Amino acid sequence: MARAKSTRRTDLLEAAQRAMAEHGAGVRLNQVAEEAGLTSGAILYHYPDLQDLLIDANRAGMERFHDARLQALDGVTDPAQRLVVTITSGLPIDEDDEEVRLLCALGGEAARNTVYAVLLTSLFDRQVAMYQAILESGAAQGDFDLSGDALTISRNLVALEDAYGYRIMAGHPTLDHDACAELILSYARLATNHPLPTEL
Amino acid sequence: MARAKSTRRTDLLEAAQRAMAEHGAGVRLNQVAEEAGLTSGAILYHYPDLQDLLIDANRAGMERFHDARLQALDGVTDPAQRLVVTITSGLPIDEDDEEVRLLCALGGEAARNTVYAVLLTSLFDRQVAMYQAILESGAAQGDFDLSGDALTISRNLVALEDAYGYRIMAGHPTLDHDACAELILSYARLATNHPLPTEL
DNA sequence: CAAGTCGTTGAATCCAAATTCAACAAATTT
DNA sequence: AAATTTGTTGAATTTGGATTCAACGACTTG
Repeated sequence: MARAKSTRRTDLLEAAQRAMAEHGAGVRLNQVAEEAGLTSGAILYHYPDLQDLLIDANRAGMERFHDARLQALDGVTDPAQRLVVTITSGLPIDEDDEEVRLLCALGGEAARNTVYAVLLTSLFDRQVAMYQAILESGAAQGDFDLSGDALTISRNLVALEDAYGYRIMAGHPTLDHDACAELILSYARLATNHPLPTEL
Repeated sequence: MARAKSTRRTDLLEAAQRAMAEHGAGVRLNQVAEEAGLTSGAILYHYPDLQDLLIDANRAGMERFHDARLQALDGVTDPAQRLVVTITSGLPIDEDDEEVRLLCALGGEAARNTVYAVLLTSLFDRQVAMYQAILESGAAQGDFDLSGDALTISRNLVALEDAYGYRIMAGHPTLDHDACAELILSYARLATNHPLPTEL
């Protein structure tokens, strides 16, 4: 026996996340093992089927991503500020962002793998709900004058951040984090009829 | 010797496209061979390195996708109509769309593969240019009253269709082709200040 | 502390895919 | 129609990853 057991599962999930972020959905058992600093047999002992481990790892990764965004909102009460924070927290900082790299790999796989499709669809919908709450509270407070229903706008906002996430990860020469945030904000301003200042 | 040579290269590219659409970026040589109705040796005779074949196949697939969109515009002169046609032609009809499935696989891979990243970035930019031309001609004719610069709007339009392509391919329960087109149109209407009727 | 359980390794085996290539058949050239 | 080139197969070989498992060290429990 080697490790405190409470971290063992977490270790495996994180190793699998790193391995899949680096090698894609077709990641090998040995690559996961190497990330974990173990042999393939040890991985198999905990997860007889690699697919199960990868699914759990992706679930955990999506959870972490979503939680981090909620976290970023902590203490921010002004709806306009909340909207700006949410937009920037949804984009990768640069093309080395491991968390988003994992999501990209997942997105490519989802077109052929039902489980991944369900996971990603649910993440999408949760992010939509997050925006929707912000938009509706802003509208209720009279800060936002929405151009249409909040669901439509929220879906478009999530779609934009998804797509620009891919562009950033693909290293688009001009579309970096800030440029993409500005693009999404330009839509958000139109849709909310609010200037949405980037600086407080 | 077996086939007329003019179609041989095309056969291989199409087989590789189908194989990669079905099996993802980690597609096996044998899977390509099976799609082509050949043995792996025959594939290797033409493409000693499978990667080269896959790159060519993806280039060809992107070309075809882009050409089909230009084709769809053929004969449509009204800028508003051109915009509507372009928006709907950028979305997969349903989750079985092989062309978009290939693009999704590519997108997931692009975060880890420079060659694919370059290809996809270039496709993105070309699609942006396509929208930009439509928006600017519509603005010049006085049909559109653009909310901002055409480049910004065009990038957002392409980003939206990309992201909704993934959603449709992942089988989102409510976001089908028409729903997504309507979402994108809602942004396009805002951005152009034009009602953009779906029906002529 | 003896017995048992847990987690891990490393070697052995298995399996699937890649690679190589001699042989051959179909087309082309001379 | 003979010779050559082109495209393909199928068998043999190699490679690499998955799987299995006996053995073992490290904890835990009785």
